[in-house]
Amino acid sequence: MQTATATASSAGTRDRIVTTAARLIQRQGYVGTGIKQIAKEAQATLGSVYHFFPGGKEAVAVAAIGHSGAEFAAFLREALDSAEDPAEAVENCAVRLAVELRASGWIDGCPVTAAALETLGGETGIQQACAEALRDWERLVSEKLLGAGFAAADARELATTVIGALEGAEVTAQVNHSEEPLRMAGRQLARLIRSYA
Amino acid sequence: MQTATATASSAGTRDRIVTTAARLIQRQGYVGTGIKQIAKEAQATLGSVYHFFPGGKEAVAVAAIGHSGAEFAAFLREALDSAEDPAEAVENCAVRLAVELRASGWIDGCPVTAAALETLGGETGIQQACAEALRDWERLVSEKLLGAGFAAADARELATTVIGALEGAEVTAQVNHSEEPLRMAGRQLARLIRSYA
DNA sequence: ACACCTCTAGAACGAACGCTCTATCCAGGC
DNA sequence: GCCTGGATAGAGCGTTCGTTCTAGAGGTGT
Repeated sequence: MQTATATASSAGTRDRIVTTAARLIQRQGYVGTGIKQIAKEAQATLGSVYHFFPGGKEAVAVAAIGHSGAEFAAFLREALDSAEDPAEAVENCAVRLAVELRASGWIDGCPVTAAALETLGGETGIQQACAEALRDWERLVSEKLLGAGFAAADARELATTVIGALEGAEVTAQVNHSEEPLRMAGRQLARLIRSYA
Repeated sequence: MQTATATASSAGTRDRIVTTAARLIQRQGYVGTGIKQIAKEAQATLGSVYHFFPGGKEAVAVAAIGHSGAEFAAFLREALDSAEDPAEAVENCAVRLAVELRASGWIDGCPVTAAALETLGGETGIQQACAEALRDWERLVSEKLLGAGFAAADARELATTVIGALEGAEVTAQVNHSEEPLRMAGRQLARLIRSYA
């Protein structure tokens, strides 16, 4: 265990490293983000980074992806609570994503997709962290549908489709610098969900 | 212009560089793929690569993404022709993607997504090549829908949604080492398309 | 006062990066 | 025969990569 001050100071530095790494990986990918860049922008030194993460770059990335995953889960939870009707809630979610994406200058996309795609060959730790994040998000959508009376099988299949479609639409929106792909996906997903009523 | 033999020999090497780069970028991303690795695996030398692509790494990548985009367009065209009904055709497309993905050991995913996400900050040439590829694919789906009597606005919105959903589902399938996300997306997209009938 | 431990600090290492450069090879034109 | 220019070949440039290492700062327990 640690004393109060030690906890505060170390958690501070560690936290800065994780959040900075999360933002950089989201924007530049895993390979494109260097350990030294993370340390510099987090206002930490290389020594500190390797002190908190003896596993090196991959360990930092795993923690960062976990952080991003939880952050997006919170966003998703709130967006899904914005409406009683799951179809409307999903569409709201897409619209909010579109607005946030534009506000970031089209660079803050899905926090796990880039890292996942780059590391498919090896780096199983990172891939596992990405898989867990995706599962979490699907679970949130699935629970929303179950709460609205959907059958279990339908909810599961719809949830996977919704998360996948939002991911793909976000990439399309980023590449085209346009909110439209996300807004379209939102509308169509809402229509799909309503088709079960 | 070039003589017949010169064309054959130079196109051979140039072609090998492009196809090799396309495969490597698809699997490792743009940043994760080195010029020397491309040259080595294409059985070319560094001199040849810079001879054919004075623009360096980015120029090679733009050509590679163009190649991958056209290749996937051909795949898409054929898959969409597998059934008269557009809903059935899209579902077939998802299933074929799932089968091919498994066969590749889950590593040969969407050929442009990874490169697009890594280079969102700069490298506008690469981003443009990705945007063009996506537009091409959407156009193919849209034309299939128009041929089945869909309204222009519906066809456009559905096409964007279909391509986006397939992309996202493919990433999910890769991360989870499972065909299910793609098969689910195929079923749901078919249902969505049929809801317009 | 002293030892101890967490955390910070950054120099240094070998490897790999993208790219430039010179040298060589070889077919076609004169 | 010689010259020209496309194509091949790879050594070497400066830089950055991830990682390791030693040194010291600052606080706590005895």
